[in-house]
Amino acid sequence: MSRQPTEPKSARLKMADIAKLAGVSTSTVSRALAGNPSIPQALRDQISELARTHGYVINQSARSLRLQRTHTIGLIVPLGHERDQLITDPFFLEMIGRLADEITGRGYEVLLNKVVAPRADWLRRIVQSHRSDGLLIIGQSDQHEALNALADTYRPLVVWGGDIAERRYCTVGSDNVAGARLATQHMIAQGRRRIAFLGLPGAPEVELRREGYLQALREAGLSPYPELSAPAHFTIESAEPSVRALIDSGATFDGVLAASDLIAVTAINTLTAAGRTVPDEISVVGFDDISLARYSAPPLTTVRQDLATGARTMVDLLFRRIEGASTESVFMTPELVVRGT
Amino acid sequence: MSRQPTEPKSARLKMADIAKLAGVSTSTVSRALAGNPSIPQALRDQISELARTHGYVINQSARSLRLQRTHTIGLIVPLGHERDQLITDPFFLEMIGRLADEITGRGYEVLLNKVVAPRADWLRRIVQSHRSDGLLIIGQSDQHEALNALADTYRPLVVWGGDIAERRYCTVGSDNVAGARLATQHMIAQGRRRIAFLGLPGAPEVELRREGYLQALREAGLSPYPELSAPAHFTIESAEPSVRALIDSGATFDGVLAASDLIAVTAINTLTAAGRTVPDEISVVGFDDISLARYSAPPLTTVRQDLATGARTMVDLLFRRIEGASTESVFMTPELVVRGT
DNA sequence: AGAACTAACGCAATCGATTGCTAAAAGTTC
DNA sequence: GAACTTTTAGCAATCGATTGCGTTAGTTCT
Repeated sequence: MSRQPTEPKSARLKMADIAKLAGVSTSTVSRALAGNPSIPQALRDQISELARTHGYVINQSARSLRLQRTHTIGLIVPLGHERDQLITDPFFLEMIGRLADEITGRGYEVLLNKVVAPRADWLRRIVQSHRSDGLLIIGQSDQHEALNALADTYRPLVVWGGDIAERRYCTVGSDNVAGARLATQHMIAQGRRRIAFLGLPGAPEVELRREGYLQALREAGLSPYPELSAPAHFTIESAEPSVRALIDSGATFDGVLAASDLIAVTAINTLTAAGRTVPDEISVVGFDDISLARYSAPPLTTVRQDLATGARTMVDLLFRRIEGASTESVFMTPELVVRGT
Repeated sequence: MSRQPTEPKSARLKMADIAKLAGVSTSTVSRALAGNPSIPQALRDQISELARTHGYVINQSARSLRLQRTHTIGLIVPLGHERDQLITDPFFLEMIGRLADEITGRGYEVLLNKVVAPRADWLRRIVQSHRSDGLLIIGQSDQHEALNALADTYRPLVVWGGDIAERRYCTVGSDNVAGARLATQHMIAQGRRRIAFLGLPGAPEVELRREGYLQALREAGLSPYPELSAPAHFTIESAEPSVRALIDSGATFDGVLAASDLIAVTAINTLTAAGRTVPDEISVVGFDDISLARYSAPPLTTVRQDLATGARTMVDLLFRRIEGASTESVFMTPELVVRGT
């Protein structure tokens, strides 16, 4: 049968070992460690003490198998829309940090899962592997349909993203349309007339921000300029060529709405390097309000998303869903932070 | 015995179900899915296809229990030295992102574990819970002794941190002393004479950077100024009061070495708000070279740590240790990036 | 044809913890 | 002291996958 697997010297302690030491059965140890009142307090204390001094901790694989619960939340970053393999956008990183804080704060573990170029059944595979009790998805990427399909049969799922049509999964996010509209209106109010939009279509949130941008133009009686649109990715490296291409196209513009702060900062740098001045000649507004925005030169005007609240809300909703409740999606109203651009 | 646990309708598929469908035993299904050549190719394909169409995926809890392997790496962020509960420093976040990329790139899962105000036995508990096959610790925090104790009996462990005395665990990091020395020498070469150090003692990396700073002063024949030292934390919120206190103390200084970029940027802002000019009056140098450094105003001069290489090295070493090999620690030579401060 | 092999696959034990049922021990009541 | 209740704790099944050993059927050789 099975051979001695690993652990050469330092014996793996199991519950049976503690049971033997305490002179009771494993049932009793299990109940004692779980604080079950059918074991007298004195015995419970004695067993707990024994476990502590011997450094015994319950084996989580065995526990998860038996209980069909893992005490773990899966944190998933789908990168279907990005060629780049790395998690580099500070917004995503900060989101991961905050969600991890919220989850560990509730005593759960975090299983971090980056998914690049997903296969059709990737979500189901994650669910079926039974490694987590619930899933948080950071960004819809281009996986809207996969999420819809999953949501029909899998309840404990909350997605950070935009409010797009035909959405059947529970979502938390900002009102992207309103945010972009706000930003665009601000530039128009400053007298800008030819405003470019930087962002790679594909991710719903970018599409929605573009939608808000177009709305604001329309409301101001301005017609959108198809040539003033650059497919900037969400990484510094890939955004720069797009901005440069826009400059080189010879198109004239006096404002830029970027789909993210990272793109905005890249735009500022590229524009400045090309001899344009920000904000005198060209005004730039970002989206997210990552910490970088406050420190860029000049400080970036941007649309603020409240990540702290967003993360807390996501985790709240997820735990309610794990308990079987139904939950409504939540979209927060973003806020324009006017700084120097 | 055990009641119907969860899953009301959508049946949990198990290997036995696939076995029944295929008209074979679970042994055969297990071997087929594992690609075991003792099962004929045709049958293997047929079983795999059956599993795919029915959306069957191996239950990882059961697999881990049986194999005594979890196919998971634990990523641990100890926050013993910070009052703050949140993972906010961009350096840590970027480190998490890069490590996660490296680990998932090798087909392993990432279990993210933030540990605040650790109890004495926290590390052993994590190990004994058998949730991961190896541990990566991001930063020594104030847990040097705990790490030493663990390393004596637990092999698959790699720590990001500084090269401190009596260290028995495998470590990857920068030569913090050399980095800080370089930065300080640079400021001295620029004619700065009264250079302050900002950083909270407690974390070894900060101590080492302070050591390098003192070395450079000594080498230049300058005596250190005890009053020019502020215990800045690693978050924006807590670093600012320290800087302000330094300013308010009335001490004169013409240079600042910060223990991290976040502290440096905070210092610049606080100094500027107090009417001092950077770098004319006061020169500021940071440590880490996070992306923010490049975009701050003015762009931050800083000591660059190569995170990409660091993360890759850590994961490489860890996997070698998991396979039973012994490994040497690695300390990279940091590089001074001269920008505008 | 019979012996000697090999290929294919099933049996059943195992990983470690949980828990419904039940039995023994202890305590109450009349 | 009998009958009954309550307390305490063990038995054994269970979660789902893996794998050493053994069995059956099929080949090859003498």
